[in-house]
Amino acid sequence: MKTAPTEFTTRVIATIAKIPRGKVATYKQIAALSGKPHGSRGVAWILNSSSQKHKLPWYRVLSSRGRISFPLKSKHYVLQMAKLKREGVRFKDNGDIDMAKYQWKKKVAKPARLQPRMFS
DNA sequence: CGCGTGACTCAGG
DNA sequence: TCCTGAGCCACGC
Repeated sequence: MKTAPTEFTTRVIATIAKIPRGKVATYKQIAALSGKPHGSRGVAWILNSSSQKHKLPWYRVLSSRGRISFPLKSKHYVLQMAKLKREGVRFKDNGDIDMAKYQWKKKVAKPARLQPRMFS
């Protein structure tokens, strides 16, 4: 019997699986959405240990500054960048990604717009 | 139960 | 902008 994963781990897996194509999220963001605002290192550990097993879109998870968390010339870096580009994510010359444009924004409940009131 | 190890993050210098 | 130190979290030994 293998030990059951913690709830945090389960949530992290589920959360990452929900990141939409063409969008990205940060370790910190995943951790917060999973209930632990300071569990970014845990997220990284989980990704490293079971991203393949759960077939997760690990490449959609970036560092808080919006850049790939691998050494610039590493195999992983190149692969991750290729996968993201294939989904339409563009990289700046310095290797950063425009988070304002690509970061996944989990929907909450949108009043969206305020209608001018017609009856007072 | 403590220790070491990470695909982390933030504050300083 | 790069390097450190400290804080944080999961997991295997």
